[in-house]
Amino acid sequence: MTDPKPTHDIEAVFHQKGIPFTRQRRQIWEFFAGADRAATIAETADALRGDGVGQATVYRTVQLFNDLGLLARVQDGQGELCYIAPPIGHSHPLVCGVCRRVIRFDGDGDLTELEALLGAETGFSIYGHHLEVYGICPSCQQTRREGDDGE
Amino acid sequence: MTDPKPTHDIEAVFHQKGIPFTRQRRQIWEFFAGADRAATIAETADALRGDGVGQATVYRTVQLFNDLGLLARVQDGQGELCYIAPPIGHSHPLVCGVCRRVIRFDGDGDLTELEALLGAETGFSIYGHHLEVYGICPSCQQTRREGDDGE
DNA sequence: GGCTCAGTTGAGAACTCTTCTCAACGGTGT
DNA sequence: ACACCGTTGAGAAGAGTTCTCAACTGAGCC
Repeated sequence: MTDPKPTHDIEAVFHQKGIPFTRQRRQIWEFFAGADRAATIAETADALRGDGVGQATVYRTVQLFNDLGLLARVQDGQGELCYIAPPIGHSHPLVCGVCRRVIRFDGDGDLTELEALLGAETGFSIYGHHLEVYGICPSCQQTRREGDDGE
Repeated sequence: MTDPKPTHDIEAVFHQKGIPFTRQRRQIWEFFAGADRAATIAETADALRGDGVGQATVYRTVQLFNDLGLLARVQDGQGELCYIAPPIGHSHPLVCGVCRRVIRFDGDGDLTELEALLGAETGFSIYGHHLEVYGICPSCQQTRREGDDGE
């Protein structure tokens, strides 16, 4: 449960790699870093259209961020692909199936053991894993209960 | 590390639900059940085109199987969406990032504990999770080593 | 300040993937 | 044999994503 990298850190990452950190890239980054829930590419493009950020740029930039490990892909409750700005280091998302709010947790302790076991049993050379946990966040549980009362 | 349901079991599932198990559905099921690696929808449609199975039918049927819990979605090494026929019960895929061979394992013991902990810490009502492990299978490791020798 | 150059951007075209439509088919019960 | 109802295939339609290209931007250099 850590915060995403602040913008100046990202800027340093770009600088270090010699990649320009343009106005559009900053806006897209700030959109993700400021959100507490996962967003689709379409939502991102919609949100930034007014700021003069083109759709193609959103696609290109999200892919760039993803390649650089600055965004992580998750699936929401409907199986739609969304993106979230991950924190420094390695963590896994706990996604609300209703509002897509995301909380990150560190669950790697258990998984390194599992990976070692799997590698030994199967002969696979393990290089990574992907874990997402789905639930309903407290606020959506509340809303749902209120909805039940009314019906 | 279990086998997918044999075809006659699937047929029983369909019968029980009153859904026809047509020739096309059988062919699509046999394609997945007979494969030891994850396949994309496009690959499935290509493989069955000669057998007179239309593209729309492949899409409809894969979605149907998925809804019935007979297929599971996984991402391959390139992040492409593939499907595999899962075994009876709950398991997770170990996917080869090169050839997409899939081995299934049961890793839920650890995760129920993690889920309970997460639920208590965050107030989320947890309803599921998704775990995939990625590696290189022994045969692809071998191929890769041979390739290295030559270059 | 003005120039050059390489990389980025926006708009729209192009392409790909997925879903929809509809007439024909198939199998089940009568 | 017949009617009924869900499924199917072909192609159209729609949605999502990538490509193309001219214009723009900013960094380095004069």
